[in-house]
Amino acid sequence: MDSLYNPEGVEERWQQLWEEEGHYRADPEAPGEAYSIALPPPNVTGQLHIGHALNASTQDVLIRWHRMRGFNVLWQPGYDHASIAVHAVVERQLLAEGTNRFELGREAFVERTWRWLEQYGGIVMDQLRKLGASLDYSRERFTMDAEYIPAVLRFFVHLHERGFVYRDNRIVNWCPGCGTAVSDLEVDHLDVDDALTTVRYPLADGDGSISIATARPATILGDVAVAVNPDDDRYRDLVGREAIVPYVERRAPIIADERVDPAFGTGALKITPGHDALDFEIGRDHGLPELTVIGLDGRMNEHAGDLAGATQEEAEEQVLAWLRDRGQLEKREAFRHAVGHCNRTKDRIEPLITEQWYVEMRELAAPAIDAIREGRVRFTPRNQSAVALDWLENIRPWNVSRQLWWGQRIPAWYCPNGHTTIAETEPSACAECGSGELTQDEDVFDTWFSSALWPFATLRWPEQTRELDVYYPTDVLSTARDIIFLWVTRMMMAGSELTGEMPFHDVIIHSLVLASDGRRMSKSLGTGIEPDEVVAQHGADATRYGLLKMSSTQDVRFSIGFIEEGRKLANKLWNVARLILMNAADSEPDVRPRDVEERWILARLDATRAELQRHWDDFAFAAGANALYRLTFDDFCDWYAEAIKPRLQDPTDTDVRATALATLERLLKLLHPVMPHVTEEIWSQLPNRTSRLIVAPWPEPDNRFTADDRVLDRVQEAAVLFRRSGVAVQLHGDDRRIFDAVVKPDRVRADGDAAAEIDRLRKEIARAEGMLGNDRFVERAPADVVEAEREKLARYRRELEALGG
RNA sequence: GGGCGGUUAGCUCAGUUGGGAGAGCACCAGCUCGACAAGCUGGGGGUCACUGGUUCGAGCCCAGUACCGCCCACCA
Repeated sequence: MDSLYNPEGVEERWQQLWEEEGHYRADPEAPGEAYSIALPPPNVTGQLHIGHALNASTQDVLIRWHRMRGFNVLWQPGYDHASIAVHAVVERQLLAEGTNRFELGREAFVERTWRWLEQYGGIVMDQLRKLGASLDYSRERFTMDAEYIPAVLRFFVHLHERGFVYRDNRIVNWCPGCGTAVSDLEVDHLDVDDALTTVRYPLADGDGSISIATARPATILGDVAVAVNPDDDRYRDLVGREAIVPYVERRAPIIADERVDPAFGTGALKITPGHDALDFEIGRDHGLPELTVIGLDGRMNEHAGDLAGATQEEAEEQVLAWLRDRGQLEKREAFRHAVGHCNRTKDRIEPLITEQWYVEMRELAAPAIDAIREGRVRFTPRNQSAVALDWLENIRPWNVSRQLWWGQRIPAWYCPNGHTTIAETEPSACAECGSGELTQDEDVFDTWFSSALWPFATLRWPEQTRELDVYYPTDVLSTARDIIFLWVTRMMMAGSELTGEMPFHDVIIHSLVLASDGRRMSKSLGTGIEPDEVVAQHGADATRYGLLKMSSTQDVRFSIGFIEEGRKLANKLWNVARLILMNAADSEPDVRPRDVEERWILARLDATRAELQRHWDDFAFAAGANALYRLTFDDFCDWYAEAIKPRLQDPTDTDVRATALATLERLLKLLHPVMPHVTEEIWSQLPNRTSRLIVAPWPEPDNRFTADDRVLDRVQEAAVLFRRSGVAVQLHGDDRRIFDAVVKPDRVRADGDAAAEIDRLRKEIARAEGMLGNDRFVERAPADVVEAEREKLARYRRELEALGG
């Protein structure tokens, strides 16, 4: 064994062995209570980023811990087909080749996408392997698998049968870059520096005018009304009259609607239902025409008269010139406002009216709301449940159609008579008129429509498989904040609707890892940290440990210090194992403590086992990792190993070696869920191994050695030492310090410090006397607190007396 | 416009029913004897953002302020 632990080679070897030997594999027929987690499926085109790595590390702790405890474990891996992201990649390639998907045609495009994915997609699972994630890779699923798609179609047909599905011409967020509509959740509102133009609209009866402010003068061509707030006295007389829309010189009614903010601009709003979401709503409510003047290509369309075919910039120029010529352009000023951008391509969203498939969500949301309220689905941290609830309670219809080709094609067929047939398999004739001339809807489903089924569709639902029986519902869902609405709540709704059960009972929302300067990690900013590189440099165990320590807060800046701490821990463990194995390789592990240090470490191992149990149950991963660090460094290495070192070299002392091996075994077991590789490597070098550590049983509670015994021992011995040496010892501190004071003689204070110690004790006594002398404290504080204070006071007095103070 | 989170040592962060301010890194001093210099021992360093309140007692609970960050929302 080298003196420096080098994870290179070691980790890869164990990853291969674990997988080959089948330890990752889930068997529904295996004994034990089921414990399952579905890994949030990464994009098939994606790379592992630091958030994935953190999320995988926490899940793997739970998975490995439960595996050791004898649960029948499934950690389900797989990929999401990520319609828009894949389109972006493949279409960029086509563009580079001087073509596009429309020239290529649908079939060829899909075929090409599959080929591209075979070559370049699906690398995240290998990256997870390198992290030591013990997923059942043999069960990898893909939302575009032939076995997965039927679940998606069933979902849609089911929703249709329930009456939740409808098709409507509504205003949508059109992403010109993607060539499709996207949902509200896929739109980021970013501040943009624009101009705000104030335009005078003459009244139709020639008597005066009304002025409006707009950020998009080109859309004036689509105006169908002018709206004011009903409580706005300035315009009350104008309501019901008509204004003349500039440029097109069309008459448009002046209407009243409370959604108009009188404080903004002139207090009057031009209504353009075709190109603004608010205007669309107001237009619908007032029965206004939905005139469209901009096409899907972003240019002015045939309704734009002489501007048809112009770009929006050109159209804006023309409109502004027209207004200026007639003196109707009152003002043009700098204006900063939030504008929707596609969160995928960063293109400016174009609100357009298109025909889309919608799902009415209110009835679906109800069971999810109840489940959260009643605690059947718990969020960690707790406050995240309020965020989910708020969204569910204000849920809006979900646009599930995307004008893309890569994805599950919507199972709706149209006949020439205008009927629609929705079915899981292609119908031979129209359900209404029997026509055989059917054409399928061109659109595919929103990616999240299929991933909403992930926890059970991966188990082959709607088939009634053994896996579904055993592993569903899953236990835990762990993910980042940003997809609570996109994914988590939708899984709850879909799961409840289709299976009658919530798909999980615990939702862990882990921290968002920021760059070290506090900015978001991003490739374009150059602030990203690649987990692969961290693993290559520091090892998977160190990376896992570091990520766990970063997992506890809402946001955390990436700090390599945590990883280095993990590396230190792995190295320390390696070396203390080396010390023990050097001397005890031929011994049998057995618990035969003779010294107080040995009872101490056995008590500490047991206490930490209990502590870890609590932390892992509470999903307090950082606290668990920290407890392991303290146990390994402070307790096991710095005290226990130091204490037994002389005895280890005594060939007649077989007890110390047997105990050392036994305690090392327990330490390795406790550490394994966090640092699987280095622990398995050491485990394999212990004498007489019959099984792998990955499936070794988690330690049982061992009450033979309690902290109380040990503390008593320590205090007594410290007192003896003090009387003998005549110097002060630090007895006031916690158990650890007491132990310290005795085991490490050089930590005992020198004579010269006795005065300082007396000072300190006097202060402590004064504090305790002050508290105990306060009647209100004695009456109102909890009895155990008062009692503890009394004991402290008595102890301080004894110590002071011993010092002659 | 709503909602959530943060502010603790030079840096990154812990601090779980309110009762002695902590860790890692960095820094200083010593050890540098066969597990580990990627080590060991010791040490310096903090008005726990600010103001007020509750309490015998507040980093922790309440109210407010400032700054930072995130989410949601139909500001043209």
